[in-house]
Amino acid sequence: MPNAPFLPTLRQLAGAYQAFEAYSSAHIRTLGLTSAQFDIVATLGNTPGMSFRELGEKTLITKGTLTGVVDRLAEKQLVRRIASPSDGRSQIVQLTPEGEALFARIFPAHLAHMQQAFDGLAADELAAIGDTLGRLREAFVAALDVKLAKRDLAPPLPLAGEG
Amino acid sequence: MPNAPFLPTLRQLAGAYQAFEAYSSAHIRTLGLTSAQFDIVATLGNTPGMSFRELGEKTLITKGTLTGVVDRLAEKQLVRRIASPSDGRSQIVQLTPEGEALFARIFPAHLAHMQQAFDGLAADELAAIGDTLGRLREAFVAALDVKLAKRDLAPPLPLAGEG
DNA sequence: GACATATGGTTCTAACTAGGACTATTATTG
DNA sequence: CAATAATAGTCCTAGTTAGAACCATATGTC
Repeated sequence: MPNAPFLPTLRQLAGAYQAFEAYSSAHIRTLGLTSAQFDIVATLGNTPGMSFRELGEKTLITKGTLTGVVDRLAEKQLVRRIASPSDGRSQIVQLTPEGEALFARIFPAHLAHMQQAFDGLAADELAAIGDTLGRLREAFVAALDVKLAKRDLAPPLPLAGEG
Repeated sequence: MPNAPFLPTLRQLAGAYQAFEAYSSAHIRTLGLTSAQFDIVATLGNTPGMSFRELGEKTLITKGTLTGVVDRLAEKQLVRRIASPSDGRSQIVQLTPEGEALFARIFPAHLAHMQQAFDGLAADELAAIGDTLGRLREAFVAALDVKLAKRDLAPPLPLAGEG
């Protein structure tokens, strides 16, 4: 009946994401962190630290949210902020020794946990799924860009891609 | 380096979902609703109403969250609660006339908005994506079931599937 | 019918979430 | 070098989110 053939696809997308989140976060909670906090620790692991901007890009957490998540991790002494030597506006977030120890302990454990969910999926299937999701994402990004360009009456620098 | 070939796939999943949410919710906000509220209104549209339980299952919103979302929609006079005639514990949520009018106005508009994101994707590709996502979701659900069964030392009725 | 157990919603808490206003700093432009 | 615009984070607000404790009602068992 619905002349919107994409609706089932969207439902599947939401369902798959929810199932992933449920499976992943149930484990992360037993480790004493939230999903967002784990995401930050995992991203900072084995790095010298990075700015809020970069951290936000990698974790898909927006800056307003990021401030709070980093605050809570700092309270737990897992990360610290240091001033950027090159940019007076910027802060570098990095793991403390405690944070690194935690990372070393829980990151492999969580990978092992996640691996179990993928045991039933073949490698080529995995690649196909990733490919598929990439196209889906690009469709949304492209559509959003069109909207923003129309709204601002000036496209977001279509000549200079950013990454 | 990472001996975890599923990590890129997970990143794609999160990225695709985020891009969808960003594209969808930016439009919904211009209509005066949040994503969760729109989800409820869209689910109740063209129905006589349904219980919290059913509404939660369809929208993937857990009951604790649902109470608050429905509260806010009720404040806006878009939905109402009525007692279930058959179950004294249960409440039926249904659209008010204002809610139905809103649904009639914004649901087609939002479908049209979403359709634009899918203009670049062929029908068979759409189906393939849905298929793929379905398998992914099932992998997580199955893995979570295994965990829960192990934890409780009693499987959740493996003989009687629930759907 | 009493009792144990399950289910439907609400409430509470802690946290995440996006968006927008705001401040400080940097880059850009004349 | 002064004025302007852009960027990095913070703060604020309203809302979503999950989970757990809780209450009322149903259901199953004896």
